[in-house]
Amino acid sequence: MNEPSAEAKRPRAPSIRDVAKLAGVSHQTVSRVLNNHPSIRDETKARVLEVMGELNYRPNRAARALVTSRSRAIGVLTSSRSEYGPASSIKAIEEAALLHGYLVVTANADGTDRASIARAITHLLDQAVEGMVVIAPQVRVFDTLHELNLDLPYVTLQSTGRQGDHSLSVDQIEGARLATRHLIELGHRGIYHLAGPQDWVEAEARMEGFLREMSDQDVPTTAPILGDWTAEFGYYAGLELLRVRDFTAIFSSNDQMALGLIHAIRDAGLDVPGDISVVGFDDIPEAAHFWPPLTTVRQDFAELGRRCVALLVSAVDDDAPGSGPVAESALEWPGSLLPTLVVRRSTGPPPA
Amino acid sequence: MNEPSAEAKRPRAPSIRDVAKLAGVSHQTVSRVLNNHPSIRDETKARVLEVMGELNYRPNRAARALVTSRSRAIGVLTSSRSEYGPASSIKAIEEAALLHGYLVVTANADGTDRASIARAITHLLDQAVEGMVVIAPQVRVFDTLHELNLDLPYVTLQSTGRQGDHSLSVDQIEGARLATRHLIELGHRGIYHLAGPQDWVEAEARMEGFLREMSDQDVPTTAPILGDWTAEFGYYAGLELLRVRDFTAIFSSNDQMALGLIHAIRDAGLDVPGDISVVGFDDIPEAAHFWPPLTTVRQDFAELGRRCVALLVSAVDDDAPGSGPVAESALEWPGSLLPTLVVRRSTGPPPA
DNA sequence: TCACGCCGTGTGAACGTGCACATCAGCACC
DNA sequence: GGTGCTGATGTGCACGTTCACACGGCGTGA
Repeated sequence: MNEPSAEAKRPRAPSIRDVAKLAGVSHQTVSRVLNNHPSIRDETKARVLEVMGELNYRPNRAARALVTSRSRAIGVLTSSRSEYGPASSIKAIEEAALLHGYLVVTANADGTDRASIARAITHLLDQAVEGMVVIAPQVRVFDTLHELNLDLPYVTLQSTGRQGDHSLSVDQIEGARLATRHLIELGHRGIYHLAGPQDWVEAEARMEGFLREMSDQDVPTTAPILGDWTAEFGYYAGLELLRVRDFTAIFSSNDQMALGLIHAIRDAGLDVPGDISVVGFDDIPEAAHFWPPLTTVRQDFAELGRRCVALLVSAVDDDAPGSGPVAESALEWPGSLLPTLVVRRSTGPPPA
Repeated sequence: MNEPSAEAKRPRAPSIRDVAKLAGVSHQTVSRVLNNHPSIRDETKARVLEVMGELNYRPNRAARALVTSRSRAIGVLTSSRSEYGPASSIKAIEEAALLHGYLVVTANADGTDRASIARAITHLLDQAVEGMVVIAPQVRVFDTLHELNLDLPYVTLQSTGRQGDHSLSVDQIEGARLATRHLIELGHRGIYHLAGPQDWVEAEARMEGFLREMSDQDVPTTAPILGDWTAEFGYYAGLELLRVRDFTAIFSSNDQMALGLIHAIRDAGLDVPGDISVVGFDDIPEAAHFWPPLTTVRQDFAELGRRCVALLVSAVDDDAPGSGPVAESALEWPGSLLPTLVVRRSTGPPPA
């Protein structure tokens, strides 16, 4: 009744050999066309290309990776990737990587614990990534990275300030100084700093910038408050701070916390910037429409991502595959980008 | 003087055969341990495992993919991925995929043009993804997807309202109705809707929800304004709208535009919600700290991402690999999640 | 005219893994 | 005590690609 039906199996995709047969050449010739080898007659090449189109042929990445032992994948080690900054960088990284012919694999290391970080790294290693971009900015991530001392080039998106680590970053210290100087120049003397979590590299750098600028300008410093980046925290920190009103300005380590601060200040019946000035950091797209529009420090996340990829790819593509942090010396641009201060309406002179 | 140095080549990573040799078994036994095949003596297994640890062996994904012709990768087709909603979903998707043993590859299709969309899809196809999650919510993406009619299961993160498309989504229409009803119940009659770009699936659904609720409640409707999701646009749209003050409430299709609207309303010397009420959509983390805290519609992006992956994986893992939109009938949960209205302080009764 | 080199192409063997099949020992069953 | 089944393991090949090498033809210089 029913025929043997030997076609039950899912058909495999056309291979280089199928193309070869149909084009009347050897599989090797097809391979050469694929990698556009110089010595191939145009005529042959055209024919092969045509057959490829006909068969809807796609090179099999796995097979290629197997024989060349090159995965053409780079890993991104990240945390808090749904936030504006990291998200922008990741997007730029992927686009740049694609342009260079690389694939991006990301791994989350949100957990503060070493195990979760190690797990994320393992995931990347399992994908045989050829290099890594580290966006996860917690100090602990770098510790773990060092411990594992893996045989892999990597670039970090923020300066760790550590010898041997390789970073390309927006100069956070300079950004914080810019913000602080702005407040001092407006006449403020009682200035608080609402910092990010202590174990974040950026938070630390911004705090350092704040402290340095204050001391350079001989303004007495108060101890920074350690926050968690959220607007929620900014709000409660603000409420707490306002119980003793010994300040006229606050420099917040990011825009979200600044938003919470402003919220708290207004809840206390005070005005921004009439009574208290607030400066943020990052310049998220919403910052211009906060009430009042937020004075903040802008950094170019996307550009950073692009440069990271360029740097990493140049290291990986080199035939001498060194491991560990990537040396940037060969490249023409400086290791860090300069942030800019965007003055809007959340800052003004202190009340008389 | 110098020895021949036959070791110039980069050494290859240890293979299944290296492990086998050292453990005194055949490579096949090692393979079985890897795929934990039932009939292996515990003793043998332990020995193999130990040797693996010693050699720091990692299975070669490329080789496995080659022989099984399974890439264990799923693609995410996305646009505007640095925004809060998509970013949250992507993060959840990656985590869920990892849990199921899948790798995530993302591709951006920001361009409105068909070419850029096709390019993104091609990129995913080149990676031999076994299925796709579509987050890129433009109508055109779905058109292109249909045109290509590729042999690949996919799930969409938003209801396209189209027969045959497969979606798992937050019920946008219901969310919009919730927001609109809230305003009507407060007593508003002059209500505007600031919509998203017309070619976005969600924007369309929210608009429809708004219109339906208005008509169901017999409130005369004004034509929605078409925006672009940005706070910037909300601001200018607000300024424009305020030149004729024939309304007391606005329902914005997302939180960012609502922020811009509030900014404009305040610039015009009016109060929110005293003079005009504003409702947003999404409940981004900052919304609770806007001034005033924003009444908005919350949707669970992460849960959506997780469910998409579960759905897709169940389709892909099935031995009968159907193509095209994934049928969800086998699963226990409903196709859409319900959004909730979060009432804060940007809405109130209309001025007397 | 012969040796040599270069261009265009073909041949066969890897790469690391899984699959189909074979093998062998041990045990139960009649 | 043979037969058949099951558990634990081994053998060889296939997957799609690149690499090393080989080969014929043609041009060139001595």
